[in-house]
Amino acid sequence: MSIERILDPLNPEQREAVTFTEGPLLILAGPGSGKTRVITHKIAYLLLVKKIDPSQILGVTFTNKAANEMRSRVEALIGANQPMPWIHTFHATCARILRTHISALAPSYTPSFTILDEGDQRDAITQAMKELDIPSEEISPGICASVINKAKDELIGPEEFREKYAGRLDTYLLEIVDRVYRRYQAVLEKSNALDFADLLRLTVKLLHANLEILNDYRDRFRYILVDEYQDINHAQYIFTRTLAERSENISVVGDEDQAIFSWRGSDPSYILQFEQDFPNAKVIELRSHYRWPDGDRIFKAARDLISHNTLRVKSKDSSHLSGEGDNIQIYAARDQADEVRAVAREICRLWQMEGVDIDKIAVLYRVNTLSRVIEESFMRERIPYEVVRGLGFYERREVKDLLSYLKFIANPQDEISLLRALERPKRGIGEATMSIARTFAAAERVPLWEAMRSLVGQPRDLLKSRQVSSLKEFVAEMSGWIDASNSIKPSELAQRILEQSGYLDEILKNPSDDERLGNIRELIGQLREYEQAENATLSSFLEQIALMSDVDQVSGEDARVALLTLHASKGLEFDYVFIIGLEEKLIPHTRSISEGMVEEERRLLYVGMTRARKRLYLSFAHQRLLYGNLMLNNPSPFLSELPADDLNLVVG
DNA sequence: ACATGTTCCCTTTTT
DNA sequence: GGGAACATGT
Repeated sequence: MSIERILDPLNPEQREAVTFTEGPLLILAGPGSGKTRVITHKIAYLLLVKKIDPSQILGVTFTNKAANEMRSRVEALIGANQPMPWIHTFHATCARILRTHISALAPSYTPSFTILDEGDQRDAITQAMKELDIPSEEISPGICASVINKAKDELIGPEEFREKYAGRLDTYLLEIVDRVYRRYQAVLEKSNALDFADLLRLTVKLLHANLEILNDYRDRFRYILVDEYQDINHAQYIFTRTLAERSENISVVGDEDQAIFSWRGSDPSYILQFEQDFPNAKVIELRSHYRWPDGDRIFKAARDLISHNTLRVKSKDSSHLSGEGDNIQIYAARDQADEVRAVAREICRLWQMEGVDIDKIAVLYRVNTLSRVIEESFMRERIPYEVVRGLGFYERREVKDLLSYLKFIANPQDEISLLRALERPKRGIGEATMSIARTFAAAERVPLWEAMRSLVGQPRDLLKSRQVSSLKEFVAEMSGWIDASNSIKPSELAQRILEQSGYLDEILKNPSDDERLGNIRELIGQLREYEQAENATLSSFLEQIALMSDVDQVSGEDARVALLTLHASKGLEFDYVFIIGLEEKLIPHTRSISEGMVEEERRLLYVGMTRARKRLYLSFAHQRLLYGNLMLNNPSPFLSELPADDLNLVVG
């Protein structure tokens, strides 16, 4: 492993970015410019050439997929079995920090805290609202959740929410959310649980409240590298800036033109202000684009489109682009059936006549519903496809059910998981019983689980005998599993839970549930696999699951056309890309126009277009059946922002 | 407690 | 058009 191996494959700008190690660095990396290569080679350079200790390097990404890829590419450069730096997602990084220090922040938390996903959070907020007697017709748990998450992403805690949000919300909503936020946070605390946003918020709080810990981490992470910097939100920004403030050895990589998540709290202005945050920052623009070796016409056209945006670092120089390559195909369809037919026909042609590998083809769309028509048509035409979906394995009901048992066993304060486990299979414990248990828990100031144990331990006339016996059975069962968890493997525990609880029987009874059975088998298989690793514990498995989304799962064993949203396409590339539904109201989406996010919609199309290596097909339909009504739509205004010379228009 | 009918809404979704 | 979240009846 030599210096040559690290530096030779790099072009001059990349090399400059890799060897500039001392001081703040902003790397502007357009599509296909080799940004991952720069980060990974830089980490290898720090380790092998600068002899930096791995523990002093922190690499941060947004997705597990990106973190895994980065880790394996660094490993390939420095050799396997070498000590590795921390390379994690923001959330996993914070989870690791909190696992060691959370007690210093709040004594009510323990290192075995649970991480709530979106669904758990919803359940918890719904529970909090019920406790407060807030009618869900007036304000939905979903609204509350989004406001609370937004506040948390801005590092605004429940105690200051009201003050900080005054004027930003309707006063009625402000008052309601204020109460829900406080109550929800109380639910989290007593459940020893954190939601995604809390992982960041509380880590920042910890670092700011505790100078000693902060200084430890500042000394420790002397080199910080952040990927996709255009997508950070306020909490993530403060987190990285806080850690980097002393050493200033922070390298961030990003492309403001690909910021497409501001509706989720990401704020692209942080990448624009990097040079103000770090006045002696060096800026390197990666200008070579390796995605288009045979002609960059697609990229050039996409550049023309994005040049209509005003919120950018600077207008980028396109003079080095040749503009060669295939023209962009535009298909003006009469209706969606026509559009889909044209797409299917062309894919068949590429596949069968030109011998194109079918997994080099993707169909992109703005809204998920558009996948339906495509799927129907591909099924008819026998084109193998795969919908790259957001809704995933870990959100399936049966998977969440089984996990809730395991989560509760790992953290018996976790009320949310307890209540979920209690639900299924049905065991005759309903609303009536549980509301008594809850009242009792509140009165005795003990966790719900303790209250339940106590209620069946000695008779108290609070419950009818039938209620006591069902509750007793559940408590006995669960206690048995908690005991067993110390002596048997997690996978065996899961198996035992499924059998003893009757969950398995319930699923076996229902013949339409064999897909669920498969999912449960899959989960147990994952547990078994996980147990092979050293120091594998139930808690560490659960943490990994909590921070893992489905998209991270390996997909594509056989070759298929990929069907995915424009958002999901970020970071991927295909030889042939079809973008369908390029109509007014769809892109830019009506909702975005009203919220003044048209520039982000343009970036979204830019991201989609730049996924295509060889040929790009854009299409729109004059009429489309959407949500049950017929829409007559004009082509997307973005189409007229593309250079006419690079387009081939076909009218259907 | 649960099955069945009914209404409602509907972007995107890294963790 | 369709899924999911509610409401109602047994």
